[in-house]
Amino acid sequence: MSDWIDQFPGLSRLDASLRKPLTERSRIITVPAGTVIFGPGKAPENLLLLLSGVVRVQQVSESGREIVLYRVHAHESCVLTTACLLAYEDYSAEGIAETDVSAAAIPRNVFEDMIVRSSVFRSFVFTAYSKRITDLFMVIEEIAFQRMDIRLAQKLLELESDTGDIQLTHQQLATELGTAREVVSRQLQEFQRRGWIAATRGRITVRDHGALAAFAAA
Amino acid sequence: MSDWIDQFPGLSRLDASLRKPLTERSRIITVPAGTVIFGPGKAPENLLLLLSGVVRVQQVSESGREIVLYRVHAHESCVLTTACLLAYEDYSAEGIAETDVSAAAIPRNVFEDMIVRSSVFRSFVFTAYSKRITDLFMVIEEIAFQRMDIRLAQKLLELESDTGDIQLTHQQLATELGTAREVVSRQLQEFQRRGWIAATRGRITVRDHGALAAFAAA
DNA sequence: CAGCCTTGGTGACAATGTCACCGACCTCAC
DNA sequence: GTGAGGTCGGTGACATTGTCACCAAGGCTG
Repeated sequence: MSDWIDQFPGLSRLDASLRKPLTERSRIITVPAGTVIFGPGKAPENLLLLLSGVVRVQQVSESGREIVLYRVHAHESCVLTTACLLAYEDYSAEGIAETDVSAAAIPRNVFEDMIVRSSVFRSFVFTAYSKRITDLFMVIEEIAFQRMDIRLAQKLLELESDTGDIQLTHQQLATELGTAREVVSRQLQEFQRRGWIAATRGRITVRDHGALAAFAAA
Repeated sequence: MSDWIDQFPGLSRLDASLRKPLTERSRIITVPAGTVIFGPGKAPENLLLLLSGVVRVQQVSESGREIVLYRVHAHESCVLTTACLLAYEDYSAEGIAETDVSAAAIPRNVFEDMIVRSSVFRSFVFTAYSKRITDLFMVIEEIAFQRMDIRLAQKLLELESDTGDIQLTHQQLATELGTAREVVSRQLQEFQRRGWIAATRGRITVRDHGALAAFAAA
């Protein structure tokens, strides 16, 4: 597993002379699905580069409501967490392994070293920042300005499998959107009434992708 | 004006040998109040370090509603903008000079050079990132989970001058909070009914700071 | 003064969030 | 099997927030 570097598009042009030190000074870690990778009071020591699996980053309110901020997929990095632990301890976002996850863990001093020595690595890091921050801007845009029925339709289209199935509870969908379960239930009933979806306990099936897409684009 | 460096707490420990190149390769710019410093289709060439004035960063929706994301004050930097222009062109945030602004403009190549050569500068940049990202997390937390009356009370306390005055229209307050003018008007009437504030055209005066603060903390 | 823009007030209504409660379904131990 | 207990989703009532249309008062300029 010494050549995980080539799995990251942004790192493929990394100088040959820097590859060995990077892999040797990093560790490959694996964590099972459900693990809280970082969260309030639990800052990560390392920059994580995901080799496989998915990490969900979400925020939890005092009252218990939750909202998904973004996901880190295989061949992406958890850059924001490194930034955030620098200055502020009391931030309420947490990262959870949605699946079994394996990742390359780069210690802080190695991270610093790579930043200094490689423009390719710098570009990789700043591009990753850029993507995450843009994601956050989009989340703000959506929760502040977009109607909930539109957002739900978009989310269903985003989450449906090849067969049109979505295996999530209403509560999980509510967390995706930062709203309450009842709101999701009511909207899903309306979609069902229009024949766009079918719902059973813990599963939703998209029946009319086109109509849903047209609605989501409005 | 060659020693603006010491105005930035995070840069005061910068190596003496790096100060001269930094100031010589940067420019001091000034822009009048109201200038759009960056926005959709207008990416900044430089990293800006604010010497004086305030820059407001906000997002505008298709429908015309707006929300203030954060402000950059004197002796802070506009780091997020540098990050964002790297990867995504189509981001909808914009930065506006709220007052006359003067800033040190650091060209991209000088920025890179400083990142490589100075751990103090690296730390300055990453700490600035951290603060901004935390700000964004807080914005998300508030618009997703906090009641509007609480948020308005907090905003009034944040904006009031020594005398308790706030010179903003209801529409401007609505933009601060990402809501509609009517909502602000109604809440302000309620605060007024309770004797916490007095309002005239374009001006609000806090009459009972304690009560407002108690309400905002709930 | 008349025209015109800005500011804010209002009522009606729609959309969303909250609360309390209920029944259907699932799993597991017995 | 059967019952207990938890999860999941449905429902009605209500509060809060957003939207729309419209109006009135204040202020500015010709």
